[in-house]
Amino acid sequence: MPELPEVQTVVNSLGALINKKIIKFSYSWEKVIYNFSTKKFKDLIKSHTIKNITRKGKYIILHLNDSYLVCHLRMTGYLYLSKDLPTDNRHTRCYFILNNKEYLIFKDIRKFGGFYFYTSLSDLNKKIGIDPFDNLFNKNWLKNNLKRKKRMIKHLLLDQKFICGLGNIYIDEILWKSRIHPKSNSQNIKNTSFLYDNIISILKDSIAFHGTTIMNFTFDNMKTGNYKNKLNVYGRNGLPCNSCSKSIIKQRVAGRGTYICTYCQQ
DNA sequence: CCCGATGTTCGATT
DNA sequence: AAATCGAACATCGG
Repeated sequence: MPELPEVQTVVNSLGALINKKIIKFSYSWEKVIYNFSTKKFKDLIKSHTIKNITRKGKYIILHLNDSYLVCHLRMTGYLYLSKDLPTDNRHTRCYFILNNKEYLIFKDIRKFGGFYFYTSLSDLNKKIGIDPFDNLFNKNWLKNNLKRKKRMIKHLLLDQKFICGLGNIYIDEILWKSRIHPKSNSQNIKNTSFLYDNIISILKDSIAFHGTTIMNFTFDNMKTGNYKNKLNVYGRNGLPCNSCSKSIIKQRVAGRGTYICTYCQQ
C-alpha cells in the first residue's frame, strides 16, 4: 500500500515524536527487526532521544542521537502514536514506550514491514536511488538517466534503485497523465519534461490529500487518505477514461496489475 | 474449498 | 543489463 505520499503522510503525523526518549521496546514478532536480532536491537535502541523525522523513498527515518531507526511499512504497515496500547492485538507486531508514557505502535497485517537500526545512513543510501523531492532530481536528471537505460518505463520507475518512492498506483497515474504506455522503452520517451512535471505534481497533490487508501492504509489513529477519488486509472478497469471516454483496461506489466487507456497511452 | 489477487522488496534464475 | 518468478505473510472475493 504505502508509496511516497502515504509514507510522507505518516511522517507528517509523527511530529510529536521529536525530542521524546525511547524507554523500552517490546515485540511479538521476531522478524519485525530486519538487520539485528530483537535481543540485540533492544539494547541498541534503549535511552535514545528522537531528534528528527524524515523520509527517503518509502523509508521513514527517525534520527536518534548518534544513529537512525528506520521503518519500512511494506504492504500493510501502520505506524502511529497513541496514549494507549491497542485493545485488539491481532496485528500488533511491536511498540516503543516513550518518556511521556505514550506509545509508538507498529501494526502490520501481512508481517512484511519492520525496522532497521543504522549507525549511518550510507547503507540505506546505497540501497536506494534518488528521491523525487531531492534537489538533484530535476528535468535534466530524468532526461539523461532515462536515456542511459533500455527498460520498460513501468519496470524502471518501479525500481527503487533508480528513483525511490514510486509504486504501482502512482506510476499508473503518472504514465496516464503523461500519455505514455507503461511498456514504452525508457530511451524512446520524448516528452521527459512533461513526465517530470507529472511525477512532481501527482505526488504533491496526493500528499495534500493525505495519500490513497484502497484497502489498508491508515495513519494517526485510523485516519484514511482521500486521493482515491482523484485516481484516473488505477482500479478503474472497464470504466471510461477521463480524457477520451474509451474503456480503461487492466493488463499485467512488469509482473504487476496495470491500468491503461490504450487510446491515450500509445 | 480452492484459486487468484493485493499497494513491496529481495534473491535466484533466465 | 533486463526481465520474470517465487517467497516472505494475511485477508478477501469469486
